[in-house]
Amino acid sequence: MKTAACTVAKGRPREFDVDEALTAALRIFWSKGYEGASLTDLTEAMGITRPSLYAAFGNKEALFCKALDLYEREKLCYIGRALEAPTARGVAEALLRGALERQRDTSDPKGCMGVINSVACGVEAESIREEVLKRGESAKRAIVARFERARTEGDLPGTADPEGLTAYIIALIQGIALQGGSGATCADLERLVQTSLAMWPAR
Amino acid sequence: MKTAACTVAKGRPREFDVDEALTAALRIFWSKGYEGASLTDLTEAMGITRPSLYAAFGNKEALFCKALDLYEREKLCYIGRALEAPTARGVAEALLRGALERQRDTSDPKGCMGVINSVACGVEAESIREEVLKRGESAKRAIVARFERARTEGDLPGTADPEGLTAYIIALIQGIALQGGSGATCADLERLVQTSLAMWPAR
DNA sequence: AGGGTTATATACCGCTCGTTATGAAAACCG
DNA sequence: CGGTTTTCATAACGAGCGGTATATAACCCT
Repeated sequence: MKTAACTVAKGRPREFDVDEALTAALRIFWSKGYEGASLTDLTEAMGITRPSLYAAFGNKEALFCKALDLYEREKLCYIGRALEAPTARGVAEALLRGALERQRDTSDPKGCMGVINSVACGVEAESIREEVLKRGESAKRAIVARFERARTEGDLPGTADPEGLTAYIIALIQGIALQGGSGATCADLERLVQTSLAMWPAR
Repeated sequence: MKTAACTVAKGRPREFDVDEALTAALRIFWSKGYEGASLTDLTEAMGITRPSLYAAFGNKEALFCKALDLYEREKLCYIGRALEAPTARGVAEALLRGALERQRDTSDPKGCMGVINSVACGVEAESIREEVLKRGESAKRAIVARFERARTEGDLPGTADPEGLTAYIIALIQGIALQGGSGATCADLERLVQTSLAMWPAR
């Protein structure tokens, strides 16, 4: 039972910053996917050696999960904020614009960490896939709940289908990430968002 | 310069059917992706040995491209048919329903061959990625042209943005494939299509 | 100063990858 | 039948993979 930065460590202090290393690892996983990121790629980007990586993070899979935590915390926070919008349309607009901004950020890799790693690759990555899908599922439930609330508030018509609307908006977000990672320009993505918003009724 | 099945071959005849083997290879690439599909996976599914594979198809990359041809020819033909629908809305509906049917077919792998292989993995697969993206781009241009025609025909308002509409409908198709490959049920996907169609104006 | 503990650097492990060299087997020709 | 050509089966190649054994270096405590 140890608390962070409680006392000075006993042995030789580590020569790298764990958070910086994790940020570097995230960039690699983000741009290459779990299986495409080799330990050589990771250690080179993190500036540490293999034993240091294993001592600090466990193994490749544990490192990926910690990087995924960081990704959700720093890059997907727009989702939580979007759900606070007053209307269902506001939620949808905030989600789409948030996804667009993510692709516009030129300092980050293109595409979406979750989308990249949710497609099946080797069997070894099955647990990774499940981990990614699990998190996506929880995000989906949050959006469904928000749209259900909108319906009870009369913000959405009683005939609206919260599950369908959620799958629809998630499909658009996935499309933004996929096309953003496939060479689409910012102008292309803006047109996509613009068109999507024009479709949503009751402006 | 040889024509297919013109004369009897000279040497020892091959003991497997090339088309059947290619179909089996397609299933493997489809469900595991290019990098996730090992030669062991492929040869086992195709029922042939490694040298036979290399003699008949060249190498792994050439085999993938031939499998991709087969995929487009047999599984993506709904796109070409959809473009023949009389109205823009009919085109959109045919595209969405076609994508839905693809995910409903339980005898085929889930997800979309193109989507799976358009996300970056290792560096070795860069040429594969480009090949897949190239084909997606040509499909996109065909849809754009169809929507532009619809606008000149007065079927779409003059304010409509064919590029934006195309990116929008492709995003939805990608979302259908992605969610279909991530455990969504058929009912889920039907709701997604239903919601998407409800959004498209001028029913 | 000296023992205990932890991080570092180097080198290596077994395994799987895509690809190919090798030789035997099966068809045709003459 | 021998000669030619093509395919088949076995086994191996070098390279890269994720993960680790070993030994050295740097810190704390007494």
